[in-house]
Amino acid sequence: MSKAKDKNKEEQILNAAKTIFQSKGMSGARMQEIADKAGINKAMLHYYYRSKQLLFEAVFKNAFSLLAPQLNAILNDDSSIEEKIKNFTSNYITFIIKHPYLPNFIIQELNRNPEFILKLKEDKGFPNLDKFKIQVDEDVKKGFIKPISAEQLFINILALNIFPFVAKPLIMAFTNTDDKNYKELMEDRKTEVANFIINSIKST
Amino acid sequence: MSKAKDKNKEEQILNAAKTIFQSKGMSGARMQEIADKAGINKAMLHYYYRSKQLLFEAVFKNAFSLLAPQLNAILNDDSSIEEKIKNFTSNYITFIIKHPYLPNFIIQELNRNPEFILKLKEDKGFPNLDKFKIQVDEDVKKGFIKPISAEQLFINILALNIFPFVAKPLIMAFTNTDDKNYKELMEDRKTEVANFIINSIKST
DNA sequence: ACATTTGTTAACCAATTGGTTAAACTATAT
DNA sequence: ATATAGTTTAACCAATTGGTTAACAAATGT
Repeated sequence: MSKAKDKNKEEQILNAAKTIFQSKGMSGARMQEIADKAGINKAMLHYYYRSKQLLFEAVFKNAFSLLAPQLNAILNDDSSIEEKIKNFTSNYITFIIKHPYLPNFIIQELNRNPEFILKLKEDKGFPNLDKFKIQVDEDVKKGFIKPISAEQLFINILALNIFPFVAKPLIMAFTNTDDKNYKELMEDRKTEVANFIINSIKST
Repeated sequence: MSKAKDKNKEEQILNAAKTIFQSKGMSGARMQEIADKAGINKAMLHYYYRSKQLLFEAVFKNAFSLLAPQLNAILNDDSSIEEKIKNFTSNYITFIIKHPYLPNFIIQELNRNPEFILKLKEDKGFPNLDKFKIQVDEDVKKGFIKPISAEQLFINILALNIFPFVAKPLIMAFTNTDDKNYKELMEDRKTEVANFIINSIKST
């Protein structure tokens, strides 16, 4: 119960569940531990969310709904590619520093349960590349940027932004950095990554 | 029991355990399932590897020992930065296509158990940035490449190479690709990624 | 005031799980 | 042949786990 005031019990449970599920995963999480964290009886979990599976799905959808808008920003707004990359990189890294477990959680559980994404794709707000693709193709044709497919560019943007958080323990070990140091590295990336991408694709 | 001939029972078990642990993680894996996959009695698992934890550690170290040499190649050999990036990208993606669960497995369990990496760091072969750092700093000073820290460059290289495999289900959904299509995307990346990085850092 | 719905709890339960045991089987040495 | 050490199995066990129940308390409506 980190936050003192959760509006209602339902949200209180969801917050506790979020913490536990995100750090231990679906199979590693224990209902009793979630109940303890929420400061309630275990039976209450089942009263509000019928089963572990449903509680998990609530947490997962909630987590995903935080990420999706961030992606839509880069995919569907009307700014230039360069602006998009700059804004996204800065915004996204800021966002993830606040929710460090999020990307790893989503990636992990999606790998464990690939059919799960089908449900998400039905949602209207699910990120879609169509518009971004048109923009990239056009910019390539006009010679604004070097030839690259929208898909590969999109993958690169995601990779450079998300990976350092997903692989944090690994990278910390390789680069011999402590937590404070690592945070500085990530802060630098808010501008570094955008420059890195733009340098790579802009026409000379 | 995919492979017909495992030299000895120990390896037979390890292979089965690898498959199960890598797809379900430590907490999701069941000893019974590993035994079934290995075609042996569950008690045999405990006979050869005392506990689930020890069996898991054997699998994990084995997996990590496959990855480490790949990284050392880029960090410690004597070729130019440009060559290193080209070789690593091509080799690494080829390697991962053969072991698709590997990076996700390592990242996942390391996040779950960050102290675990301390044991690995003790090993002599653990990847180390020192030499790479000198090389990058020198190339920057000589003006061969644009200013960038070795750490950030290294993170970018890892990110661009590893992330697409870790986040496969997510990216497949966003880009609306099927498995065959996705494999083509990854094949393209064997050269695309190297070009992307080199374009970004080489001096104009 | 009383009944009914909603929220909460402790005790319980069946299934699963990692791990053990003791007996049996197999090979090797003597 | 017989003892010995290593290998394999089925049955078993205690602990854990997700989930249920039945009784109780607190609101809410009438």
